[in-house]
Amino acid sequence: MGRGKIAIRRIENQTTRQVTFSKRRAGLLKKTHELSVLCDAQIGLIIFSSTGKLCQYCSEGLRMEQIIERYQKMTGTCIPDHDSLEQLYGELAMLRKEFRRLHSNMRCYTGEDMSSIPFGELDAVEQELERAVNKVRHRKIFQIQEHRAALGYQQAAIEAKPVEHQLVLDQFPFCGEPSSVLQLSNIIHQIDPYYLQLAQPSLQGSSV
Amino acid sequence: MGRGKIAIRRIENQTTRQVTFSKRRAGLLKKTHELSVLCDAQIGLIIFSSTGKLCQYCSEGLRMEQIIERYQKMTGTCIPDHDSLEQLYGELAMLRKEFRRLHSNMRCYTGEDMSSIPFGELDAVEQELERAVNKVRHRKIFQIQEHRAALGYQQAAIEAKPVEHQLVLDQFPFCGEPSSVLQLSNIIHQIDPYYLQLAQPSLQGSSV
DNA sequence: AACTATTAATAAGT
DNA sequence: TACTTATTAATAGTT
Repeated sequence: MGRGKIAIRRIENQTTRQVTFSKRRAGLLKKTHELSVLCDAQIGLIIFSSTGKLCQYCSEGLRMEQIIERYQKMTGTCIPDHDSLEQLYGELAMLRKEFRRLHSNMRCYTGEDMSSIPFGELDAVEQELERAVNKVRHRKIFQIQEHRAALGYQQAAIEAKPVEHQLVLDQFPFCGEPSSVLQLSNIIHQIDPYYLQLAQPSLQGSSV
Repeated sequence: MGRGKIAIRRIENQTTRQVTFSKRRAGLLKKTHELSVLCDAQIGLIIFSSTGKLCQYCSEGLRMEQIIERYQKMTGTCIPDHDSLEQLYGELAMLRKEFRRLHSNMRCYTGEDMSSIPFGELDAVEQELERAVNKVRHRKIFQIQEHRAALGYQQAAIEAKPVEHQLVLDQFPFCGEPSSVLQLSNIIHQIDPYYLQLAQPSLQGSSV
């Protein structure tokens, strides 16, 4: 159709190629639209010219995204829709933020980095840490009791009650560098020989 | 082109519509291919018939995925390819896991829940907490020094050096419940009247 | 699916 | 890029 027939191969003359592209592109868009309307078809057409310019057609009432989504669902290329992707990004951002916050808090508690604690809040942190230490001590006593009971050393349990433990422990406060601290664990070892029979500690969970 | 002209609107007769669809679809595919070859364009064409059947064309040497990817990059519609989606899911899973771990650790450190600490590891936790308390104390002294210097109380700084602070503090260990603890802050208040002039503590960051 | 009268698309020229 | 036109291609309706 034209003044002569042409072979379907790349047009070497750049000017001719660009002119032909413009004409045929218009024709293709028209034909695409006609097919879509006449036959009630959903069509997506994406054209990248040789110079990289984008041109597209999409059936009325649809966005290209919807066509692509339907295509991907049908061909099995599972790519989530925009909404669930937004959700995903949202959760990711939230987790990253919470992670940073928790991590920062953690560093305060382990004493690794306290530079982020404003002046005047150190007291509160100190009190929380003191409370935590006390809870650990109580927990220790509780665990020792439990294990003793499990091992059936009833007599030993009677001889060293938790209340007595606490009274003894209160007389051995810690202060100063860890290396020079009179360790609570040592005291317990002395008081309770059954402690030594218990399972070896694993390092899992103790590192931060 | 045909025995008569037709209006571009949906063909009501289903048989006619399907026949027309087949004919025009073939024509469209041919035209698409010709444009692609003649003008060196990259084209992706997706057609869903009214019955839901999929038909597609893609320029030679390309997969539809590549066309779609290029389209999305150009239009900014970020629907990630499969690989980056996998990465995203991977990071999400990692963050969730790390979050749980950190949170659990945090609860140990604040004494909120120590049931997850295995027997034998309480010593390690206790030591870490003790070390943290000491760091907090040192940090306090450091902050007080800094503030004093900033306020220009040179004389006061000379009278109460950090080393002296530490020596005094070492004589006031804490032990027992927080409410009955002789607070380090109280000691500092007594030693350093300039402490009172410093900014009010905010509560931000102290909650866990 | 094949046929064909008719319309539509377009290559080359301006 | 737009218009013109000779020529080819597409296709609507028919068989």
